[in-house]
Amino acid sequence: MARTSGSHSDITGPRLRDAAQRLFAQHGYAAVSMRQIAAEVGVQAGALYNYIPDKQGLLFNLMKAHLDDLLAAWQAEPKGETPLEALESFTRFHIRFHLDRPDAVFIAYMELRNLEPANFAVIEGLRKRYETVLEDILRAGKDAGVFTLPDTKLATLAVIAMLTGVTTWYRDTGRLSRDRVERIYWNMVRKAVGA
Amino acid sequence: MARTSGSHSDITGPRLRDAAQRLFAQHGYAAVSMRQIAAEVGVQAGALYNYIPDKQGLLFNLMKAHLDDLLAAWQAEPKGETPLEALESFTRFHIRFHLDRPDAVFIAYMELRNLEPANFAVIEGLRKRYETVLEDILRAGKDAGVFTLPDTKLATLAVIAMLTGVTTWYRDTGRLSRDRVERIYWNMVRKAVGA
DNA sequence: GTCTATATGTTGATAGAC
DNA sequence: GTCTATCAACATATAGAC
Repeated sequence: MARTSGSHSDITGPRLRDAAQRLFAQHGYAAVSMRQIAAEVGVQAGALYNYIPDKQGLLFNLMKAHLDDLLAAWQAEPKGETPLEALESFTRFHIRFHLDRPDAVFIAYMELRNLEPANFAVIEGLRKRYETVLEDILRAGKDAGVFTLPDTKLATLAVIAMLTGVTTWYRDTGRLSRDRVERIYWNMVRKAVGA
Repeated sequence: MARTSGSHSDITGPRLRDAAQRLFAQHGYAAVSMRQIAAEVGVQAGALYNYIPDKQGLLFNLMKAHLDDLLAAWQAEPKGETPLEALESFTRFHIRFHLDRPDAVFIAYMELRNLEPANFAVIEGLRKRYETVLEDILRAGKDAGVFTLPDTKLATLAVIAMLTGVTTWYRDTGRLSRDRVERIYWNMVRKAVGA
């Protein structure tokens, strides 16, 4: 117990981010006040500014952390050796990763318009890097003759939209397990790319 | 010219809805003030309340009008005779209708969380009715043995998510015409359902 | 039907005591 | 590091003159 009473910097910071992420996802960035976040954390509004520059910086940090996580997690993922294996790996990874972080995903897709231009450019760049991951897989498969794609770019966007849509309806208490959902979507993706 | 000077009820109402739709889509419901909408219309904020009960009622009316339009337009659409023809008709209709109304679509998907519970229930009911349109087509095709679907419900959600995603990237000035986009997506949908 | 004026509350952010 | 107190700006909505 060497810590000074009232010193919570090591715990208040993460709690602030957790609370903001939950509230932003539920009500939207613009609809949530700093006072609401502070109340959730259990401090006064003024105290939040010891951890963040301002509300915009808080939103940006949440979104950037999420996309950094996403790209790092894909780097650490076993990708298989053929384009077909890589596509199955990506499909399952995308569903699993997104279902594990519903709030962060929601914010990353819904609050783009509330980012200041400079912040938006950073986030958009990271999002495109992730998009390129799938595009490269699809192009490799098309070039190898194992995928039949009318348009590689559109197929990339179509597959990501289809997979991300899972987060809008999936519930842990629902009819299907995550593994079952992964397998059903993989079945549809595989057919959609003509493999 | 029998109209009294200052009487604009027949034009201010639609202009109000147009302005609100544009601003809500661009900045989000919570981030847009009644003053901003009034300024766009060219009246004072107080005058808006001659046309709407309150801000929430304005949002609800916009979303309900959009979904009523959507369901009515599908009713008026030629649907073909076989499940395969119906699915192609739905695919093309969905893309066309959504690309024609980017702002209304954006609001319908993004502002659900800003609806009061009673309003949300109405909108959600209409949305599900539209979902059922596709689900019925897919089930008919599966029963007829022309579609191969691992799960009809998930296929419904997957196809709608994939098609609606078009609105996030399509630009009239882009590489592909609308008809070309419709055909490329129809190609992917057809393969995804195993037809 | 629109205006001005206003009631009433909330917002993001800061200053300074402890 | 957190608190209280505070600021200036902004919010939604209404009342009453014209």
